[in-house]
Amino acid sequence: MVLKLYNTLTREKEDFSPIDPANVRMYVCGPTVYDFAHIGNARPVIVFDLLFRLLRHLYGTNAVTYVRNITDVDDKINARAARDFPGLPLNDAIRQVTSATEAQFQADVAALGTLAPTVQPRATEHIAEMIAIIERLIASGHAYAAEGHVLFDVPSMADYGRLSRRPLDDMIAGARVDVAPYKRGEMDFVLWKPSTENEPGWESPWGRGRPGWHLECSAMSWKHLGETFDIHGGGIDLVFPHHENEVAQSRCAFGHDVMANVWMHNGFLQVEGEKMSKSLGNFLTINQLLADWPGEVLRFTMMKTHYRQPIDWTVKSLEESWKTLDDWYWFAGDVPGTRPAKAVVEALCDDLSTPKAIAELHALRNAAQRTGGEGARDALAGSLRFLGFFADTGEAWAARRKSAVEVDVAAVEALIADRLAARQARNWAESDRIRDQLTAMGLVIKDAKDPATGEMKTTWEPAR
RNA sequence: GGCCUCGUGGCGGAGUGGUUACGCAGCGGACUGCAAAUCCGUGUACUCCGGUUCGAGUCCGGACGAGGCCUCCA
Repeated sequence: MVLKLYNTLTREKEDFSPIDPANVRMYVCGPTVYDFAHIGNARPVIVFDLLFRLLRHLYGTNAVTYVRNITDVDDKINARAARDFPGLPLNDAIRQVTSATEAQFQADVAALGTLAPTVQPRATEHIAEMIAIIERLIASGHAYAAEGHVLFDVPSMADYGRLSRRPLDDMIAGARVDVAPYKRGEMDFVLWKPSTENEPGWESPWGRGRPGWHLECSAMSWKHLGETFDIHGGGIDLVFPHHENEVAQSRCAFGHDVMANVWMHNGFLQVEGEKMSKSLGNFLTINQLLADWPGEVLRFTMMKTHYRQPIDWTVKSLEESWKTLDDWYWFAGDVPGTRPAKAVVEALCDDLSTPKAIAELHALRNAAQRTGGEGARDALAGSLRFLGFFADTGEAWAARRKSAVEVDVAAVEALIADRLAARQARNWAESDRIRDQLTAMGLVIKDAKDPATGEMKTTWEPAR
């Protein structure tokens, strides 16, 4: 089975061929830990989790190294620490912010059904590698020190701008940034900058300071994946400048034509047709959403749209997702399948076409219905587990809706018992009255005969 | 202003030049005391204007519309 991936570097879908099939290497830009992760942050997490699962399936569970970093040095973190912990020394305050935020992030993404990456390195634990890269860049003439800063000399790199397809001349012409006096070129960017007493800093050959904005990913990918590797992923907004500058740093430091062979970028997310922003009041954190929706519903909603397309995140879509998962759990939640259907894997091999994979799941569901065979049902369950679903039993899943509403369960059960008695007495007026009463409570009831005993049983759940 | 995506049925969302995507909703039927759930069946589309072609949702050009990046945002 051939895996095809769209490569931002070439703007084409290409056959994937790993440098070393025994160790497929992928790096994905992770969160900056200063605040709750929002649903937009969840998109690359889910997308590249799927790719991780697919690569493990194709090359072997232990043949894939997936690195997703934690950015724990950033001026936004410093600001948040000063705001939230004014009484603490800055370093302690920063530690409070980063450790609490990271713990929240890990809990959030675990609830989304993602596997833990192989390595989750922290920027602050790779300062030595960053300094080593800067020293290489200075030695090779691609960086220079000025006024306590070290800057990358953009014009020294002949094909700077290849990833984002931005010719240097155009960028300079359209530049809207203030040019700092210590910069030689307008587009030069910071590798190292000085820290004041009140800012976090590390000793370096250029004085006490902290790393620039793009250096950490070059350092961490180098440390954990080597000078070149297979796949680099992130949100499409990172193409420029973040990834472009990462490429520049890594390639010029190590002297390779490429940093990663394949660059993958997920599209953006809108909320109810509008850009998500705090000022519009439609800023959705993963954590908030998890209060109302199972993590698998969020995951499935994300998968309904191909990763490169923009996605419109709506309540309607979430409700539809929940309904679909209800059906699948009801239909196959407790069958033991663990292997994915070939058609589902093939769909993902087509540049991670999750919409096509979902269509295949529906096909399996329909085939199992029509033939009554256990094969398709097993394949449905196995495929869903492969894709990160069916972590619950069917019963536990069904209970989620009930726990989402506040009702007096004992009272509901009593009403249902009364209704059953009325029905057995063929007192339809009374049984309908009780049903209306339950409906008014926001509940729906379902009558079903136990196929074994023929006994009538009634179940309930919140109305959708 | 520069660069880059994208415009498919009521909604979501696939479609690599040539027979049905699929799902949800809707509608019809079965089942049910009536419902719900379930099962069976089913209609509706390719933004507009040109061009290439025997044939275009699919390729080319243009118009209009939407979104993104160029500001340490996934």
